[in-house]
Amino acid sequence: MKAETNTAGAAQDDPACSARLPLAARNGPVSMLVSRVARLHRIAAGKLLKGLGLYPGQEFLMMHLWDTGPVRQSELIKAVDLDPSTVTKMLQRLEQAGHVRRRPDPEDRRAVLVESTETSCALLTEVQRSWGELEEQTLAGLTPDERVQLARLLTRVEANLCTETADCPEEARRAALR
Amino acid sequence: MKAETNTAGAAQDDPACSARLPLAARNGPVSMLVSRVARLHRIAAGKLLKGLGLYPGQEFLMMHLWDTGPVRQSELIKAVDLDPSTVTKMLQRLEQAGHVRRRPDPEDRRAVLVESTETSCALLTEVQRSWGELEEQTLAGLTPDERVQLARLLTRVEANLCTETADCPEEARRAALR
DNA sequence: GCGCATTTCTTGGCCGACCAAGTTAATCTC
DNA sequence: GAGATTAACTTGGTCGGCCAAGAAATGCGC
Repeated sequence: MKAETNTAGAAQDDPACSARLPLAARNGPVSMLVSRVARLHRIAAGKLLKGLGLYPGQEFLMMHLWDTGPVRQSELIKAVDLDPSTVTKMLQRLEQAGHVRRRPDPEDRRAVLVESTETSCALLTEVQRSWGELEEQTLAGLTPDERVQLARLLTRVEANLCTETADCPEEARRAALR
Repeated sequence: MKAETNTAGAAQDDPACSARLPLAARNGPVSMLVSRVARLHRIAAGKLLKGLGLYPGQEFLMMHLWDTGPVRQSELIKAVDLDPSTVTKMLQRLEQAGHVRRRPDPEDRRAVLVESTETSCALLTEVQRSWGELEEQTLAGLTPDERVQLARLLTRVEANLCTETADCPEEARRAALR
């Protein structure tokens, strides 16, 4: 304990190096970090997906469709938890791009049945690959242990944000108390 | 170093409980987590900021303006690392909302000087408070140690995504090798 | 049956974000 | 100094998101 006049004498109790951070964000260094990581991650995903003819965000819709087969649009909306209007427009574009087919539900004439087209099955493989690539790019240099740790912490954070948003997909309280 | 028969005999090598995850995303459980957390975090931030008359994303612009005072728009663009056109439109709206003032730079008649208005200084305080609230909401239930850990891991992830995006704000390699 | 609420989806508008192309001013080159 | 290049925005278009308001079909009460 010597020759370490400390970085800046005073309060060094913030999780991230809050140096060179906007003053207004000093109260939330991790939030700032989350925002930046979020943006970079979305950009990286977008870059990988662009080559496949998908726009960022459409992946999640397609993923659900691949998993479930034909679904009612209302189901899909609940699953991805987006605004109905958002899903409508995305589906219109995905349909025009040939990735998705829509037809009225004979059981309920207000509803719409959605399913992925056959040609989109090739996409499934590619998306899977891209998603793995993104994962590795994201976690490069982290030990398996650190990865587990990160996943654990992010799950807790997700639960926190979920409960407050009152939008918890049923796993909120489970993870919150872990 | 004993009694660690591994968490669960079989292929339990994925960081997050990949059960009940889209098949196409099995290769990237953490990426999925990042996406979800990102969205929830942005929603939470938006909710807090809406009461202040700000739209999600504008905060970062304002934060920089509050820190630096009058800046050239090009500087601002570099700082927040957004598309020039995005910044132009955001500033037009922020100006119309009275949060920002713009005037031509006498030194260089193509450039534009931007500064936060006096009335926006009230906002600074509120944003600071909101940002702190968001931080606590995000990290609720995490010990100081876990928070530091999370910040550390996120910083590494940021560096990873940064280097690959070739968009590193100069801190990439520093954090990548930590 | 009739009316009224509910569910399901669509449309229009707005904002953040991107790209591509254009305009104006400064700067570099010869 | 004239011409080409570069820098600093702006405009128009597109997409992912949201909200608000509408249209259409179903279901419920009576």
